[in-house]
Amino acid sequence: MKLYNTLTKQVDELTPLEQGKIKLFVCGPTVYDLAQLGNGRTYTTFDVLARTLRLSQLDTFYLQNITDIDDKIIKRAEEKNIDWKELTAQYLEDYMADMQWLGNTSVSEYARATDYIDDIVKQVQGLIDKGYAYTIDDGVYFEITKFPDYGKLSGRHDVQEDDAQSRIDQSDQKRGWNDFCLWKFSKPGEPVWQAPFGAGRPGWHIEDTAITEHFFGPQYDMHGGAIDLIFPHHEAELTQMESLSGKVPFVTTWVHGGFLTVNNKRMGKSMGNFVTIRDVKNRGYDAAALRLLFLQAHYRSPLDFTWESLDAAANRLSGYNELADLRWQTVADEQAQGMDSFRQTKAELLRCMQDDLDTPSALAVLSAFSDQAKDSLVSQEDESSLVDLLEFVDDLFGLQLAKRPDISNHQKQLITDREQAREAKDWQMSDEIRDQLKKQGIGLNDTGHGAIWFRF
RNA sequence: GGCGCUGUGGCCGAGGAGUUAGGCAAAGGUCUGCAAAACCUUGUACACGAGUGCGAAUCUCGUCGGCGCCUCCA
Repeated sequence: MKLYNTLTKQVDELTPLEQGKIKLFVCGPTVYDLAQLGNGRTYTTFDVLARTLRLSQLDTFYLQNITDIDDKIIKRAEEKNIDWKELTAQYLEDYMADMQWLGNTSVSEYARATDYIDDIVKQVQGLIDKGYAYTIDDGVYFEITKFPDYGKLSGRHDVQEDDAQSRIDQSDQKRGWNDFCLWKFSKPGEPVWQAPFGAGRPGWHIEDTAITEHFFGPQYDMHGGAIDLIFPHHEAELTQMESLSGKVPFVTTWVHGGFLTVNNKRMGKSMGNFVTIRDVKNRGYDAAALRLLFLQAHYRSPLDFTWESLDAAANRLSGYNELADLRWQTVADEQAQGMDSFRQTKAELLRCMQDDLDTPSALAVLSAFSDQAKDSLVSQEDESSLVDLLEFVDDLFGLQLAKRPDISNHQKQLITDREQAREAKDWQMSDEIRDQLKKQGIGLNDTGHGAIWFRF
């Protein structure tokens, strides 16, 4: 398995810390609004990564955090005049429903920040004890200059004097302009947790290292997120954890996904121009079509979303659906032209995915197979091989091809009736039945082996 | 300004020193009652300039675009 590693800036062969096992952590959402398509793309990428690792015989624990306390949440709850816990509970439920709908089902454990306050407090205290953190009026901060390796992930080593706009966690008392907040003391009325260094709430970066240390210890294999998190978020995580544990590297492989744009512009929650996963669902699109759209681009490339591009993906999905429908209409062995490439196709799909998650090539392999199968049909003998392949594709991509049910007996009878009408050269009857089936979402292809149906 | 990504045929998009990526769209053909599907054929692309190579879209340098991050953001 090869993956591009942001830390080394090259494609590295993956070497698990513990043989046969992968500890994967991905930054989850801040639950203060509905998940948008950018979230959908990122989480689909890592869902497919986890699936690939597992199909590569790597025992993968996929951990994702849920940020359920931060400034945006407090602000949004005030705006809506509801309790922040009520807000996060609702959006967490919505997020889970959206992920379920999209087929992002490979997460082993979701960890809510507020369930790990003890771990967070322990880390902050540890950083204070070791002299990396200091306390000022509004919170506890990490002192960047104490960690010489700061910048090794993002490549930002020097503080730019003319970088006047940059003010991370602004405060006059900070020792360094880019020192980041570990713990923020609460103002009256704000959510608060007790801590030896002062009552307050976690800063942005500390929840992730606290959660990963809780589950994985101070070092683990893989950390994912979208590219916008490289700086400052992931740089800060690395800084915290390596300072605290003294163990290097904190994470072996850093994986970052490219951005999704809408009409070539960044979609952001704060820009008010975002398309949510729910918008796509409500327009009646198949979740698999959206997944396919995400997978058609390489995960590190930018992907531009338009409704037209989603239509094109839906069209491509229907091609795979036709392949899936063949399992219900295999032909007698002597009729089929024979397909012996099931195992080879599976191997090729996995090989593409193990090459830095090359989903475009993998889909090309699947399309080529699908075209061949639709041309030659599948023999009764090969039915189990086809089902096996469909299930493999589902395991890999989550497209739910193998779950498509058979058509009804009545519909099958109509197809038989039409075949008889065609034999009798009753073209009017034949075409009427074809139109009738079309209204039921069933298309027909007349082949040398008889009519083959597919659902569109 | 700093850090990083990127520029591919009508469109979308991988790849990455010599050998067809793929998809969509288009034209012609085979098959067919019609349709659909599938298949065959056709298009010879890599921003620009210079350099290093026997050879560069692929490496180097430069130029010009586009984008992201540097500020909450997947």
